[in-house]
Order: sequence, then C-alpha cells, then structure tokens
Amino acid sequence: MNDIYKNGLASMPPLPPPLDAAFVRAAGGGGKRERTQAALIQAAVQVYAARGVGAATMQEVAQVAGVTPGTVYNHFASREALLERVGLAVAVGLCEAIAESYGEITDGAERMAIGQRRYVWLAAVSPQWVLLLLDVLNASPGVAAGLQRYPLADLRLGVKQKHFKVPSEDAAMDAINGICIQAMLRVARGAAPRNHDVAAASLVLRALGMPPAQAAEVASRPLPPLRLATPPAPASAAARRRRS
Amino acid sequence: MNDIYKNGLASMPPLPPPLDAAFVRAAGGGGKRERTQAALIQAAVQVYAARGVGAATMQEVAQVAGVTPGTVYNHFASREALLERVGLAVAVGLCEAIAESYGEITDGAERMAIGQRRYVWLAAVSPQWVLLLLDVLNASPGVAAGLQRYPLADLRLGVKQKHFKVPSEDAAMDAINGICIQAMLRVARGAAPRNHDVAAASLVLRALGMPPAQAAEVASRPLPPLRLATPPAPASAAARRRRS
Amino acid sequence: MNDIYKNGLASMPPLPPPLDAAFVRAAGGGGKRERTQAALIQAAVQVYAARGVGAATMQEVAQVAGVTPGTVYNHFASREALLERVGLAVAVGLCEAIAESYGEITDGAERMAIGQRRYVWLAAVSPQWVLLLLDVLNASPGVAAGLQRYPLADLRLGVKQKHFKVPSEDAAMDAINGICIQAMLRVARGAAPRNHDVAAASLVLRALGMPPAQAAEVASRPLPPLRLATPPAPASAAARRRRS
Amino acid sequence: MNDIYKNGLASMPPLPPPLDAAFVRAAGGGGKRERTQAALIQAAVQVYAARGVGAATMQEVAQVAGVTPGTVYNHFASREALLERVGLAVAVGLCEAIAESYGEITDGAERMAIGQRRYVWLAAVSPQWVLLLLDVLNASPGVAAGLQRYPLADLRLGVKQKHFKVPSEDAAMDAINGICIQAMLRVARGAAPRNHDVAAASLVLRALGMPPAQAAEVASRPLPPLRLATPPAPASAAARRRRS
DNA sequence: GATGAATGAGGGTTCATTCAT
DNA sequence: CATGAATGAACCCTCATTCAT
Repeated sequence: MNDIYKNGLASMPPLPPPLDAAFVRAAGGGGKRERTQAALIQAAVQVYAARGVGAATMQEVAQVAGVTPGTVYNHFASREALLERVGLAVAVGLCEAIAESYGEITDGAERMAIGQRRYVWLAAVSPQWVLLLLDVLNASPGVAAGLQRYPLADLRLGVKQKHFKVPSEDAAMDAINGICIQAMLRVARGAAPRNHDVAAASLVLRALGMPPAQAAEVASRPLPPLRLATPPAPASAAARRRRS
Repeated sequence: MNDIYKNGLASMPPLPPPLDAAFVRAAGGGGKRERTQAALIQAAVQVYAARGVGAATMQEVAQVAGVTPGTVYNHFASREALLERVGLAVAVGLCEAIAESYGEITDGAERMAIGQRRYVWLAAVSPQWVLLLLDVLNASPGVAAGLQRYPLADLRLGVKQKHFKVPSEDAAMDAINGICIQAMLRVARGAAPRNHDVAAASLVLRALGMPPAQAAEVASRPLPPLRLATPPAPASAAARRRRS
Repeated sequence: MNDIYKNGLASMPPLPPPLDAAFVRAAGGGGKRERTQAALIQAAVQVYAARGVGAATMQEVAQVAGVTPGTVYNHFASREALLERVGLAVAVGLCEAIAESYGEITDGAERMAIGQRRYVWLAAVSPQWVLLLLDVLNASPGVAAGLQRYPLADLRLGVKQKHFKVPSEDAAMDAINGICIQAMLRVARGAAPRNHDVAAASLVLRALGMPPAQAAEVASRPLPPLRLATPPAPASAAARRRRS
Repeated sequence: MNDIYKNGLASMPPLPPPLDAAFVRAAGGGGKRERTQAALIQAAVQVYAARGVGAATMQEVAQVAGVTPGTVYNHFASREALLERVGLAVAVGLCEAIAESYGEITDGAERMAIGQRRYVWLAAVSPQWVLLLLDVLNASPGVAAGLQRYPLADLRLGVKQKHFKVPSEDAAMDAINGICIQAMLRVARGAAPRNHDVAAASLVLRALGMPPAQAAEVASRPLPPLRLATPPAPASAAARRRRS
C-alpha cells in the first residue's frame, strides 16, 4: 500500500494517549470473536472520550481497534448498538468496582457518601472518563437506568436505618444523581475547591434528611480502597502497528 | 423553480407543531432585518427542540423560517453563532420572566424555592422547552455561566438571612443546579409523581442547611404568577405559505 | 445596526494594508458616478492583489469600496466586466507611466531594455502589483493584447535600426514577454539575485539578435526616472468608516 | 435509484472528448485500489484540461471516473491533494518521455533545442494538454520545481561545452522557461506561424549566447522520435456505462 | 443611484453503512 | 470472519446576482 490515506481517516486530529481502561470489564473469553469485540469496545471508549460521543465516527473506532470499518459491523449492528454496548461496559465495570469497595460497610449513609465521593474522585483522576460516562448516559438512557440500582439500594437502606427521610424516592434520586453529576463536572473542569467530594457528599446527605453536623461527619470518614480491574492486554498487533 | 426539491430538505421527518415561543424575547423592532432575524431565532428554537441541538441542521432552520439557507448566513456567521444567539435569547427570556415573578419576595429561601419550582413546572408545561434549554446550555457554556446569576444571588441572600449554611458556595451551586436539572428531566420524561416540584425544592433547601420541616413549609408556599412575554407574530407571509 | 456581521463578509481574513495605487489611472471626473466607479476599481485592485483574482469576491470588493454589493452591479454588469475594467485601468496606467519615462529615448534597443527592467523593478518594489497584473492578464486576455503595443513598437524600431534581427515577430514577442514575465515572477518570489533586471534585459536583447557584449552594455545603462501618478483621494467617507 | 439527478452534476456543460492520456504514467498495477486511483487521475486530467484547474470540481472528476464523490475522498484527502498528485503524474510522465527521446544526444545546445521544440510541438498536438500543464504548474509550485531538473542540466552542459555563456543561471532559466511558455501558449491558441517551434528554440539559443546563424542551424535539426506511453485501458465497465 | 436583504445553485467534505471477495 | 472499496445522502457554507424600497 503506497498511500498515506486509508478509508477516510485523513482529517482527524490524532487521539490523546489512550485512556486508562481500568474500569472496562473486558469480556475475558479466549475466542477470537471475543477478543476482537473487546478491542472494539476499548477503542470506542477511547474515541468517545477523546472526541465526545456525538463526534465519534465508526471509522475512527475501527482504526483505533486496528480493524476495518466493515469489521465493526460484524460485531455491532449499528452506531447505536455499539454505543449501547460500550455504555454498558463502562457503567457496569465502574459501578461494580465502586460497589465492591464498600461492600463491607453496613451504614447506608456512609455507603451513600462513599459512592458519591468515589465518582467525584474519579473526575479528578480522569476527567475524560467522567465526561465519557456522562456523554454515554445521556445518549443511551437504557444504560443509565441500570446504574441506579446501587444508590437506590443504599437510599433504601439508609431510610430503613432511620438515617434518611425523604418526601419521595424520586426526588431523593434526583438529588443523589444531580448533585453527583454537577460535582463531577465541576471537578472535571478543574473548577472545584479542595475536598469538593466531601462537601458535595455532605450536601447529599443533608438533602436526604440527615442533620448537617452528622452529615459532615459521615461524609468525611476515610474512603475504603478501590480495587481496579487489571487493564486488558492491548487489542492486537495490527492495532499497535497503526497507532504508530 | 422546481418546488419539490427545494432547499435540500427531502427526507427530514416533519416537525411537531410549533413550540410555544412565549419565553423568547424577540427583537420586535420594525426593520426587515430584525424581523427576519427574529424569525430565524424562533425557527431555530423549534428545530433545536424537535431534533436536539446536535442533530439540527441549518437547512431545516432556514426552511422553518421560510427563507433559504443562504439567508441564514446573512444573519449568523455559522452554525455555532446561531446556537449562541439562540441560547442567549432562550436563557435570558426565561430567566428574566422567572426572576420578575418573585421580584417582590424578600425571603432568600422562598426565592430559591420558587425559582426551582418554576423551572420544574416549565418542564411539565413544555417538555421540549426544557430539553432545548439543557441542550443549549450543554453546547454553549458561555451562556450557562450567565444564568447562574439569579440562584447565586438568592443563595447569598439566604445565607445572610441565616436560613442557609453551606460548606462551600461551589457545592451549594452544584446542589441547586443538579437537583433542578434532574427534576426537570424527570418531569420532562413524564416519570415524575405529583408535586415533584415541591419535593425537589424542599430537598434543595435541606441541602442548603434548612431543617426538613421548615424546608417543606417554604417549598409548598403558593407560587406567584408568571407573566409571559406575548409571543411575536408569525414570521412572515412567505413563511406561512411555505410551511404549507 | 446591532450586528457585527453584514452581508456575508464575516469569514474573510482582513486585507493587508492597501496597495499603493499609484499606477491606476483613476477616472478623474467630478461626477458622483465617476467617483464611485473609481472607488470600486481601486477596491477591486486591492482585493485582487490580496486574494488573487480567482478568489476575489464581489462582496469583498463592495465592502472595501464602502458600498453594498448591489451598487457594484449598478456600475459593472458582472464579475467579468469588473475584471476587464480593472485590468484595463491597471495595465494602461502602468504602461503609460513606463512608456512616458523613456519617451525621449530614440534607440529601440535601449527603449526595449528600459521597459523590461522597469517591469522587473516593479516586481521588486511591489510584488503584489505584479502578481495582480499577471493574474489579470491571465484572466482577461483582451487586455493583454492591448499592452503589446509598446514593446511591439520598440521591437520594430530596433529592427529598422538594424539592432535587432528576428526570425519572426511572433517569436520575438514571445521572447520579450516570456523572459519579462519569468523575471518578474522570480523577483516577486524574492528568489532573484542582484541586478536580475539587467541580466534579464540583456538576454532579451541577445534573443532579439544583438551581440552579447553590446546587449550587456545597453541593458546596463542608467534607468530614466519614472513619474508616478498621484494616488487618488480615498474613496469616500463611508469607505473610511468601514475599513476601520 | 434516481439516475437523473445523480451525484449533483446537473448544469455542467458536457466535456469535450476525452483527452489523449498518453503521457500520464498510470500505476498499472493489478489491485482494484490502484485501478480506481488511476481512473481518478485520468478523470482529473480530463476535467482540469476541459474546465481549467480553478473551475474543476471534485464532483465532475468523480462522475467522469465513474464513481461517487465520496470515493474520490477515499483516495485523495482533498481537492489540493488530488491536484498535487495529478500534477506529479502529468509532469513526470511528460518530462520523462521527452528526456528519453533525446537521451542519445550529447550536444547541450541541441538537447536544449529539442526540449523546447517538443513542448511547443505538444501544444500543437494537444492544446488542452499544455494548458493543463501550465495550469497545474501554476497551482502547485512544488511540482514546477521538479521539472526544472532537465533544462537546467542541459544548460550546464551547454555552458561546459562553451556553446552557452550567460550572465546568471537564474536569468538563463527565466529565458528558457519564459520563451517556451509563451510559445506554447501561442501555439495552443492557434496564433502561431509555421515552424514557431524552431523560431522559438533559436531565440532561446541566442539568449543563451549562441550566435544567430549557429542557433538557427541547431534549432532546425530533425527531431528525434518520441515514444509515448501506451494509454491505459479505460477505467471500468461502470465508468463506461455512466459516461453514456 | 444606492441600499440591503434575499436568493439559488452548487461545492467540498464527511460518514454510517453495504457487499463482493 | 475480516477486508477494503465503494456508496449515497446530507451538511455547512459561499457567492454571483436580483430586486423591492
């Protein structure tokens, strides 16, 4: 091939260095199909994060994965199908990791605070990630619903333990999600003060009915450690070659 | 003139009925230029609301306004410039109307609650509107910053009046915006229970440090009436003709 | 008018400082029509020089002249008509100035050398000018023919004086024009050595049949002074205002 | 498929019969990619020649090649990239053919004369070709520089053989190129007398310092034969079908 | 005569998607 | 399965030109 240019990828500015993929649960299986699929999801995560979900193109996903555009369609029926799968992978991987990290804790309020703070922390550690997450949730609402499982459980636990008292579960979830998202965005923008995670979490607890003093105390307890998934091996030799 | 294939608009599904334009402050002036510009902004509002900001096309905006695509560019230098202008028109019109409605009220907490509830109410009255608003704010962050003026002032007033006590203004704004946005989205989706506005507002007040009982009371006071701008007359005879 | 943007001129990068207009014979008359026309020609000269004839737009010409696009069409029937007129103005002004400068000289060979050198000198003094000139000649060949009058007369004079001897007038004109143009381009590009004008002129004389020694001598005689036309007053108050 | 309004080509006047493509070195290889690319270059050559480089459109190139506009962009990243490639193909093919034709000749002055005359001859044989060539050189100067290799070598050879003596290499190249270009244009316009090639070549030799008598003799020696590349087979069945 | 708003035709470019190999 | 070439439908934007005021 004597042509710089291949399959319509010329005019895209280069991607930033690959996103830390720690949270994507790669389909571990050994089959070739599974490996290609995992590579595509990884690639999509990178491209979505770098360009934004709206501006991502199938062609660049294919290129980053080291395959041709046609191949993408052997695995995902359409742009939307790919997005859905990626959303799932991203959200599930992330949620499970966080939920595991406070599996031992039985205080509903503390569980809630830890969840909140972990997400905000993530925004500090990897702003791209959080923007990706929000982008994906925005674009594929089916995935968003699944994520609610964890905070909803903690909310109910806290209510049962008399730490929370809320006028409606819906309003409570709006507070939980809304504060968390805004805090993540602020942190990702680099516009947040120190300990924004603690402050945001304490406001959540207050919104859920906890007295301010107690909310502040619970929100500032030490965070349990987060165990990351080991990032999967790079997609394929072809991918490495083309990534140059 | 070949009227069938005019302006490259084949294949776009038809728009839903025109959005209530009550909140867009149209530059009513007499000049033709001003009238066309107002028509374009109105048209853009409709198209953005119907297709989403990301999927809106200049061509459809032109068609809805009853002009040719070229004309749009006589008034707005680019897709982005149009978005910016529309964002301003939308946000300013809306904010001013709401702020006026509680101009008489001096209790910071009550002002805050009214603002929150009005936005949520808007989502019930015109879901398209609120999706548009959020879309626009997402896409042109400059506009978003301007909107913060009103709730920030109320927050500070409430703090001075000892109704609120917050760990940081940033966290407080995240709670105010986050809860409001989530509540709006829920209402716009049709997934909210009765009185979601009151519930959400009371959670905001709680997050800002008000005791639950008092928060519930303030949040459920009657809303002052909202005076709407009179919607401008339809763009032009030509527009009506072509809208067919 | 509350709009930065007027009549589709937004995206054009600003023009470089106005070209020295010394060579354009402005239609001196006092009438308003004449003045506007002169302003348009001046403006066109600038725009052609700055953007190249091919990329110049009527809208920018109008803007630079301080009028609206419609007005241009009150004076020139089409893009091509304007170009033709500008070409004439440019070429005639320039040629007459140069021809005048050696009006006293009776040696055909010397006249030829002076003409050549003056054009090359012009390329050094104002590269934009020469690129404009060539651009215009390329695009409106009618004008080009008119310019041949001067060198052709000198060629014939030289032949009659037995300084030149050529196989055909056509070939001779090709040498005269071709060498001159290439030399101008080289100088305008800044890629010419010192005294490129003299070297080029001497090659022209040699091509026309003069022995090298004599050619070199004639080509290096001092240049008679060139009297420039006084540049006309700026187009109009409106133009000044908009040029900002 | 609506064949009438296919590919946006309405309103372009039809092309003249396809240009003789003898000089374009088509990458004959077997791959489909290579074949399409060659077809595109051939098509571009035709369109450039017919409309002029400046007025050529990608859409027409696509149509003439029998593909869709999108396909062109699979092979060339932009309008400019295509021009560059075509320029190279044209210039290289032509130059090599001419240079080969006088490979055996060792007299620098004769080599120079043959080169000159071949170009002028080309203008007689295929005026479109020469206008294309000049257009392309004008528009992509990188290519132009490469072409200078051949005449420069001959110039130096002639100087070493004491046939030429020039005040500067730059001025000499200006004479060589300038006379040749003007002669080509004149011939392409149909405005040249018989044997214009010989006359022009002899003026070049005179400009380079050769005495007129000798110049005339060298310039009128018989031309060595030119071996043309065999034109490649027409692009594809599809192309033929659509060219209708 | 000038204005300024509008037009309409099209140009370059992009990309999700298909399909023969 | 993967390839890689091709498609087709739009999209954003530009500009020469017209015309009512």
